[in-house]
Amino acid sequence: MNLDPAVSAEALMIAVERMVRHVRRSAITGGLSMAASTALGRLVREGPHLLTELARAEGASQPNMTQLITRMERAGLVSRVADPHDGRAVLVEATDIGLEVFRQRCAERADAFQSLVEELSEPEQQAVRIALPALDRAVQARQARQDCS
Amino acid sequence: MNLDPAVSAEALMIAVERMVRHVRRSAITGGLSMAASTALGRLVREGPHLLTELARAEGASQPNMTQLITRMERAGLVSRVADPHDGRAVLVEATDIGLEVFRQRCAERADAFQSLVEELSEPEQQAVRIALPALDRAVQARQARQDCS
DNA sequence: TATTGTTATACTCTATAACTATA
DNA sequence: TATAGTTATAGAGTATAACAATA
Repeated sequence: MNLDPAVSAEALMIAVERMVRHVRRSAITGGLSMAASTALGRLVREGPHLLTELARAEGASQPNMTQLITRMERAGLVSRVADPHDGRAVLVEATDIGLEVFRQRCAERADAFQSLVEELSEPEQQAVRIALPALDRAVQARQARQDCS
Repeated sequence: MNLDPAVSAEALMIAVERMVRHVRRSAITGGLSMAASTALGRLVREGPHLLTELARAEGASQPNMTQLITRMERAGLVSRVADPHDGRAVLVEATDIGLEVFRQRCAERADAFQSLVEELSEPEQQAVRIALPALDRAVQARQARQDCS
């Protein structure tokens, strides 16, 4: 096995990107783009957001989010609700249809990933369960540090 | 640790997607989009392609690739060369500038990933080196089966 | 004056349909 | 006729700048 860090880092990233791409292509319900998919997921998991909050959380500009939400509203996935506490503000929330689409896509992605994992040996599966959460923790720690600096 | 497969598959995918997103944002040289970045990477790694071949390999339509290559040519990253064997065909190849941009971006991505991995414990790092190539092998085996069916 | 959101504008990315040129 | 590529057209996704309404 090649353990040279500088060489293997790029190879490992290419490997994991191919895997993510494969799984993403398996979630087809609703024909959502990545932008719509991640915004919908956030609204379902975290509840209604101000448009501004959602834009910041998704790393997008406010006009971008205005337009994305307009398209998603047209598709019936989300709805705009006036904020009772602030006349300027708009709360965005997932509709019942949006929730159902999200759940379906979650299931499709989980199936695709699970189906890959099941082809691995038991030690490899164990490595997956250790490696992926560990990398995610490192990413989140990194982002928490950036927010404070 | 939660080892229930159905529940953890989605959580593991979210984890790995966050990681990929983080690393992708670390590669900034040239200001390339994902489409341009992956096409350039293919041209550098695999050599010149017919426009049609490149479109198929990247999972894009021919007109899409025509336009992407036009933009990349304008940016100096690739060049169109007439195919000596077929008057209809156009060979696309990376320029010296494209090669240099690709190398720079590879280094940036590898640094970002390596920097994450270094925050992990040694057993976690070992799990990464086992898990990621194993998942990639499963993806490639899956795609090879699809090509034959 | 600062904040929330939209509109205007422009560029990239993507697709399908129609077209040109060559095999 | 089939293949390689482009052009035409349209819609999604993105950004910045300018604007409206509210706090």
